[in-house]
Amino acid sequence: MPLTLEDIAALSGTSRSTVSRVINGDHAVRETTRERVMTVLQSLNFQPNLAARGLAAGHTRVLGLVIPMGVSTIFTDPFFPMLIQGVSSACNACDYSVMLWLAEPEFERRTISKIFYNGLLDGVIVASMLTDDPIIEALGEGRLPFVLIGRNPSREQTCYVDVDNAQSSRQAVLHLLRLGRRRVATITGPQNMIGGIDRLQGYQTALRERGLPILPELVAEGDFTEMGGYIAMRQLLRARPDAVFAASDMMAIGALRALTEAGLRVPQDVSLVGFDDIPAAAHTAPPLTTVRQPTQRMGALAVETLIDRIENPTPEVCHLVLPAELMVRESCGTSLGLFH
Amino acid sequence: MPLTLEDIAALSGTSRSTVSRVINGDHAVRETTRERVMTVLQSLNFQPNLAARGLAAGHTRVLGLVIPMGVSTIFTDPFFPMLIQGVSSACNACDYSVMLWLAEPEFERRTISKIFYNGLLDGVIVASMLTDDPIIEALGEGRLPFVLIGRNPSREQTCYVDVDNAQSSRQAVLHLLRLGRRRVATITGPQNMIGGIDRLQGYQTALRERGLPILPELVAEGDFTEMGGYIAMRQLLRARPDAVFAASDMMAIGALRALTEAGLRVPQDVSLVGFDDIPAAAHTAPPLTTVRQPTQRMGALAVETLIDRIENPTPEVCHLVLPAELMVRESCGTSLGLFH
DNA sequence: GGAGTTTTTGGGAGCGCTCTCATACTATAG
DNA sequence: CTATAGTATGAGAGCGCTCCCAAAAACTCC
Repeated sequence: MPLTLEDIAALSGTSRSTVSRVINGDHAVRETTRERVMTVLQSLNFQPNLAARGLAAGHTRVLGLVIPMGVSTIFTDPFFPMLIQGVSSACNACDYSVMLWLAEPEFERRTISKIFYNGLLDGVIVASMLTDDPIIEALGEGRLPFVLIGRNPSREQTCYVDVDNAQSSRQAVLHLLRLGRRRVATITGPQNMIGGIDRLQGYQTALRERGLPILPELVAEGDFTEMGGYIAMRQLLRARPDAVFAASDMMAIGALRALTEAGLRVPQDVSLVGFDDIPAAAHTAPPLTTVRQPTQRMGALAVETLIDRIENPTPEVCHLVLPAELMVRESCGTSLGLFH
Repeated sequence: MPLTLEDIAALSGTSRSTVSRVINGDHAVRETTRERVMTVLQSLNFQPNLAARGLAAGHTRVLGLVIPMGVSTIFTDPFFPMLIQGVSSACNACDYSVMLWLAEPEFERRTISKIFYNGLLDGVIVASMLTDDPIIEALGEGRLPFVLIGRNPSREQTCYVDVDNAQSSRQAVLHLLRLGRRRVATITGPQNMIGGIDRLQGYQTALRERGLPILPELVAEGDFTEMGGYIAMRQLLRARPDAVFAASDMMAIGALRALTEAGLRVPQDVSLVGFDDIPAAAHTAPPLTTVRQPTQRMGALAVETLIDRIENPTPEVCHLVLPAELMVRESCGTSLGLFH
């Protein structure tokens, strides 16, 4: 039988209340008593029952992490694993636990509220990348603190943590333009995903800034997978681009395959830039220039923000946007390489 | 304020007990009463408090999934995401929830028991791939039902679900031998991971069966990453193998890169077989022959096994070993291609 | 139509904890 | 050495639920 506070109390010659105080670090306990209780606690490796504690205290120190399934990239790129990693470590560090929910697309309201309002969670982090996610709706109605990973255009009055997709995409494309490329194509992400939209927007901004037209034949939509990138690239080939900005590394890898098959050399004939900086990006031939997202950091930041909101409730919304960094490798070439 | 059973009881003109019966599907409730309660329940979208339920009932319908961090492959190959997926869907289907723990290597006993014995979990699934994982130790001492993903040689008297690594590796190597290859090399996984050990063993068995010697210069250890595969392959090159069995697709991809760089053609000069069937395996050049693991299935099976043990406690240990399937693609060539 | 049987219902106890409040004990000052 | 403030401790209630048992209601059947 698991031990209870009462057992510890009996063993240390004190009361349930005192043991509870010791466990929770209440300082209204005489030093000698505390030590006596501590000894028993440690020798028996006592763990308070979280269900009971949650019930009595009204909070559980458990956070929910909701990840929408049905986003095809879940298994192909390391974004979600990294995110989970970041969230999990940050929780460990703050003495919280994580409850993971992979939200299958067919979940309806009922299931969603079951997740949120079962009293086991103090707050939720939702990694929703879809513009129209029913989960976000359900969340808005509730009274549970939450933080989004990835901004949601339809709910700007909501807390979120995001990477500056538009800005860093713009930088990536500007880099290509600075190298002298003029027919810069892009392989976008799905346009029902915020990341996909924002990265395309960054591409457009960069071209517009330099007074270049946005040609429809230089824009193809991918789905963040290698295969999607390959297909999109084959389509773009007809427009004879001299550079390609792919909205994800997996798509860039697919594009690279299509380019190689078409007998084009990267970077001599076509410059290529990806997005994400997945581990494989450094090992493609040639190594891929890409935008490094602080994915783990984003997860950790979401946790910190959420915990802060749980412990200090405030109606203020907060938006944290992290910068991303361009990792210049060989796939985009150098202006030297181009002109000499 | 969240609703309670008592609220629902008042609203439907009945008692707490009856509402509880309705929620839990106890059939000792008159049909008309049930309907009355159901209406209220649904119109208010009532969710029973799981902490309270757990406390009262002594179980929570929450399973823990423990994944050891510090295994470098967590982020590079889709094994863990797939596993999480399988576990999560199976839990959803059985009306259980998953609590995810990424166990950081520096976790000590104290943290571990905090995970296990906090009363929030009805059982745990541990995806421990390491031969000497302290978590397994801690688990053995406790009274919490658990199932391992991946057998553990040091604790055979423990429930586990695993894929038949040895057998399927043997099949893969036999396939290479059947194609007429005679200098079959292998890039193994880390030898402190069970999968790494078993796959090497399968390789050895196949060679031995065909009366071939196991040459040390044809065996190189990798770490399941692309880079590891690349390095191992460069080392193996000196021994002039005519085929390579890599213990993971990521390593096979690295090997492919090394082979290509060395001017060797796959499959004409060297046949290549991987393990895992990650999505990218179908899109390498040439497409990779590989062993497809039923990873999701394994996760689901672990859940089913665990739930069964929770609901019908038994001291019997059970070992479920799933077969894997060889996906023959072009990287291994055909005997026709070799002889004509 | 009443005894016996079965089905349905409500109330009480209690899961293990936290929190509040009253009490007991200790220290300081008058 | 008592009054006063402060500190330490224990008892009680209660969080929202399940489980058990007894009471009530609804059926049987002679």
